[in-house]
Amino acid sequence: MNEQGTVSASVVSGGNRERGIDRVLTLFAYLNGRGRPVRVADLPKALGAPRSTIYEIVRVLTEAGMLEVSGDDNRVYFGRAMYLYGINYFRDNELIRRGSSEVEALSKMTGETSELCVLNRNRQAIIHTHPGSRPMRISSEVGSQFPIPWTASGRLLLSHMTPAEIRDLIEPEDLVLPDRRVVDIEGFIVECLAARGKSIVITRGLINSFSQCLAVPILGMHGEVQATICFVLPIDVTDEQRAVLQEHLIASGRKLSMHE
Amino acid sequence: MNEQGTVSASVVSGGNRERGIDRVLTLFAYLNGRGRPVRVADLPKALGAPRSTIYEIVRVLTEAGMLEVSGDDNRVYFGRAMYLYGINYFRDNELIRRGSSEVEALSKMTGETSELCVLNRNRQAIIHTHPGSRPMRISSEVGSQFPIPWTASGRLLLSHMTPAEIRDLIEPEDLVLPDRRVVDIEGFIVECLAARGKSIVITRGLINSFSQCLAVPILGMHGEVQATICFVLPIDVTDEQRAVLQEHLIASGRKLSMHE
DNA sequence: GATTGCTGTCCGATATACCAGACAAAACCT
DNA sequence: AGGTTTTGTCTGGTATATCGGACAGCAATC
Repeated sequence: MNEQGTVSASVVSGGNRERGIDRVLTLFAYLNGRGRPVRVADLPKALGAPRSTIYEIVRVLTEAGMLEVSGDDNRVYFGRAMYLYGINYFRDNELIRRGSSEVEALSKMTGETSELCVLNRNRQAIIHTHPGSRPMRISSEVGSQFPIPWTASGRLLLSHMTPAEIRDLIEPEDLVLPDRRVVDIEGFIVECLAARGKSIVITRGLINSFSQCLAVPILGMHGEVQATICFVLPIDVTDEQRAVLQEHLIASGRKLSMHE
Repeated sequence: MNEQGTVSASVVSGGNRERGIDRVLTLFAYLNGRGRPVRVADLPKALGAPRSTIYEIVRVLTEAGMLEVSGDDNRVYFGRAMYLYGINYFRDNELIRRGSSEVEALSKMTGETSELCVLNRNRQAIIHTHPGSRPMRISSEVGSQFPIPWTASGRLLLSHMTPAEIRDLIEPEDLVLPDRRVVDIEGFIVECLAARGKSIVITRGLINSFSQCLAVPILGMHGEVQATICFVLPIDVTDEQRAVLQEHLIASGRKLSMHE
């Protein structure tokens, strides 16, 4: 899935055709990965697609409201229809809806930042979050996505996989933490396997040096990890404080799980 | 903008082919309109598309996470990817973001239900809402969409259009109110034209007999109505109460507008 | 002001995605 | 049970959507 489409494309010449729908999905994934509006003229290179195709696709998707093009510098991004459609998912998905209100309740009760997370291919996505009341916030925005090795939730979300599957899923760049330290893949795999069946997983100092993450699984009908809830805490909370928070968190996880 | 181009399309023959991307967009619109998961097997009839095409499209979209298929009875609905993509829109769209927090502020300040609305083809969509503190709530859910003639916001959102455009946009069934009364299209057009340039529009007893709607426009750079904010109030608030609410609402509208 | 590069639009050829229809399996009837 | 309908999968042929490339309009550079 990486962008390999360099010069050598001339060799095969003919067989480069692709369905419109596939181009569309690639485009969506690319925009989501970039996280900011992209100039239409840059898309053909970025996606390895012909210019005429891209312009046509963008035109159709814009008319449908799935994308929006900013008037002045012709940058595309997700449109209102995508938002409205996505809201349906949120409203109708029992797990997400219950998890979100649980996250809010947790944060209001404890004053700490909590998040509801799911696996999205090779990223951990934040479905919902509620900021804590601490003066210094350590929170992420809804919709942001992290490399899995950065978080405690990530270890839980991969806990049902085999080492081979994990190795296949994790890209080399995912192992690089924000401060440039590199996570050892073998150690990471061991941590994921160890997370299986655990009621809570804690990571300290991964995303930054001054926070820690407490995550619990939300289990589906067959015991699989559907999602996680986590607290993002300062690294220096006392053991007593953490013990209380753990208890709340584990209770919430149980409450949302279909399976003990 | 309708697909009228094929003049000679002989009555029966093969001219029924359509692009995958168009099928996909139709499918999305249909699911959104239905508002609940739909059985895959029903889609071909509902969309007028060949079965093999639908099954293929659903497969691809499901793999990409744009749709989800419930395991037991094979119903499709919007998937997590749609939600995550849509969140990007929410996060990055300045108007929506500012409007949403304004709506929350308005509701917290006044205790009334307020909503942020935009035009979505021939529907008025609720982008964000915050319930009031009244014992009896009259609120809609985020993402729900109404026929334009039902609301005060709708009159503002169409106020820049010509009578012909309005006539073209409004479907006959949009004119039927929830209680079966029918809105007169000519009168509605007059109301839309009258809304042009107005700082506030009020409708009473349209969606139901016990509520009224106060809406103000959010104007873009060229004076066009980009969105509206509105209060949903009981029909029997006093004139003094309404005067105060109007003032707040108009102030919020001005604050979010690019243009006086 | 000539040159170069970039952007967006348009058009014809052809590779292929869509469609019709056959088939199997399950569900639903008498 | 036996027949009928519904559901999901698969395959080959053909209408057509995609792609390459040409073109015109701008902008930037020399």
